[in-house]
Amino acid sequence: MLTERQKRILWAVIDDYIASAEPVGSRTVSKKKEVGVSAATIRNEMADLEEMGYLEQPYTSAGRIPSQKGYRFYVDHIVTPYFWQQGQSEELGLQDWGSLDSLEQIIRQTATLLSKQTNYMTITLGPTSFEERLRYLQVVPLSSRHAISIIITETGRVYQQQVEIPQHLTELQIQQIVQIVNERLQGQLLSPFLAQGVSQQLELGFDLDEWLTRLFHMENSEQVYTSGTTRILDQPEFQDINKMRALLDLLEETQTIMQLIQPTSDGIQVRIGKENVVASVSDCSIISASIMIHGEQVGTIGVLGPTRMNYRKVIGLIDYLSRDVSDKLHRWLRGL
Amino acid sequence: MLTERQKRILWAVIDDYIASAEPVGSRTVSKKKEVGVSAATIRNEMADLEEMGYLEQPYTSAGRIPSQKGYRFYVDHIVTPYFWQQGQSEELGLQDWGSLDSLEQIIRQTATLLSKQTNYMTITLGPTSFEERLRYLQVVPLSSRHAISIIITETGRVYQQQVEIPQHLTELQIQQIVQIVNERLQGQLLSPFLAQGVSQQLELGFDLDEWLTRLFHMENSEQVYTSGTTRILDQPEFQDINKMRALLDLLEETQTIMQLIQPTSDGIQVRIGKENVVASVSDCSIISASIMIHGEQVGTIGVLGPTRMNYRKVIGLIDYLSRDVSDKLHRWLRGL
DNA sequence: TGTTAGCACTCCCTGTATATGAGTGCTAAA
DNA sequence: TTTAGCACTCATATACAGGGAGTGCTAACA
Repeated sequence: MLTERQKRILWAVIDDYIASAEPVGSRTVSKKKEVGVSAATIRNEMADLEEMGYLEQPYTSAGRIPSQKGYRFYVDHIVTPYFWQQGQSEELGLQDWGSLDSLEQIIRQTATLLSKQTNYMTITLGPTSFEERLRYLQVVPLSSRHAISIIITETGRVYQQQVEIPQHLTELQIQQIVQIVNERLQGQLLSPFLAQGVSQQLELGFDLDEWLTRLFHMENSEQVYTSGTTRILDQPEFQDINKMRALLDLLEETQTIMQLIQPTSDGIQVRIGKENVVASVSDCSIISASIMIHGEQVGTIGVLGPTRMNYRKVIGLIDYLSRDVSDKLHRWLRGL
Repeated sequence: MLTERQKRILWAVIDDYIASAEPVGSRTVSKKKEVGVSAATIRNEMADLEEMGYLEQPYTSAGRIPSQKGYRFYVDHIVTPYFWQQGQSEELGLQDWGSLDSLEQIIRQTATLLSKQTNYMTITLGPTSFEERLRYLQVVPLSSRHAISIIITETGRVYQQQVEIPQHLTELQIQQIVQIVNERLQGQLLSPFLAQGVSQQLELGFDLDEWLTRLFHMENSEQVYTSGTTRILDQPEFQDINKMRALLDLLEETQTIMQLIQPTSDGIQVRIGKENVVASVSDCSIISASIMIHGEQVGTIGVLGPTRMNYRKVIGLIDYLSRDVSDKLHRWLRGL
């Protein structure tokens, strides 16, 4: 376990490194009044901290930089997230929600705000269709073999998809199916099992379950949206064109991105460096939180930046914004 | 006017510079057998070409690089675009269209192919809603004041938008409007004037024209899609992080992008360097062409790369692909 | 008159040597 | 246990020389 003084030194090193992006020397730390011992003492302590794995030295006789373990300790035991007051929305530049007209827009607006405030990259996941509830289904034939199926959910999102029409199915029968679905399944979760049983009720003589499942299974329903991509170029660690490139490549892989920012538990998730399994972000940190409505997760909002990230600010902001957005979405839904 | 020999020298310089990205010297040019004179002669000619503005010298005693005027002359009078045979689709790695299920996907697939083939960035514009024809309108109320309007076009695209419901309008009346629109306006162009006259037919006692116009005016209907963003990092001119950054920033400005690649005339458009008004692409070239169906423009496909671009290859490819895609879309629409 | 060989000159690039400075680890004294 | 002092390390900056690619000019040649 670390002594109180070691904690304070670790704290000072990390705070300084977050601000300067340069190795921190003993003299710099000794100048801060929270520590109050001489540079030589700090050198000894820093050597200990390095031995324990909380600090690293880029080369002999350079200052120290925090290791992944150091950041982890800092996040878990040292940092107190900045706390935003309820009334500070305007100060942050939050839009008047009245003018926004969909769940998606509200989430994106928040993402833009976040990236502007932090100068890191913001990633948001729109709602999964599985996590939403059916309001209205429509199937519009394009030809005798193809149709477009459209689903509107209770949150006002529209999913759309092209489907083939099974051989023996007439246009009239399709209308019947749509009618039955709209009458009986409204308000149900869009799970893969939603359509089970509808087929039998029609007594068509052939099985439609598989087709109906496809009607409701919207691919690409997970909308990944990123914002502030170029802002991250301000960070000195991304001056390296190859790192930059790896990151941009990553952005095109929707699946990976989703996996990266998806929180595995409630609350705020901080993943530091190699804790993110993907190699191209092994020196990045990702902080994310879920957006909840009625206890259900409707979206995720996350920030990606260098491990040398302003955790205090970002954790505080994400905490505040995720709750704020949940709140406002809730009110917006009731006001519809 | 340039002499035949000057043309050949300009040609050689540009071809070499396109391949090497480095200033081309007189010795290098004299080695090519198409020219066949000594280095000294070429030095004289190159000095003339520079005086006329076709070549530039980055610094005294360096080789020459083409100027914008040089590229323009090259494109207009020298280069013969590579001609792809009809049967070379497979060679290019063109997908079997059967598995693609929307106009959008077909265009995007082509964009990906283009950027893979050229190592430049590809930008496509999806169809404007104004240029499409109505197949089906639906309005789904979300509450007493809000609804979602959905338009499906003849090309199978779905546009969707949230609208407010005017005060005195009942749900029944909305259904009537939708019915009238679907009966009378099918196959019409989605122009802003589409809905004119519908209002009177209903004899509601108040004017709905403005609202109806909004129903059909889909914002963000111009889908901008980019592909191969990171590929452009292979080009030496984008090693500079600031240029890179300017380009990425540009990508987020949909309006500007549209303006940049929108062709002003039929056929293939080549815009070199400062001919693109936007500063961040003042050392890029953009080659674009429209995708036509039934004589109407349904999309645009363009390539953005350094002015030092392989014009021969790109012009040839865009020419081939834009016609090929138009063709295949046409067949695909008939087969629906 | 047009073409070419020869030559001095320019300017970039690279590698080497040197100086500077921030920071360390160790030792010994307080 | 803390601190001052000192020798040592290593990255970075600066200066400088040599090499090389390429030019412009001149004079000779066909």
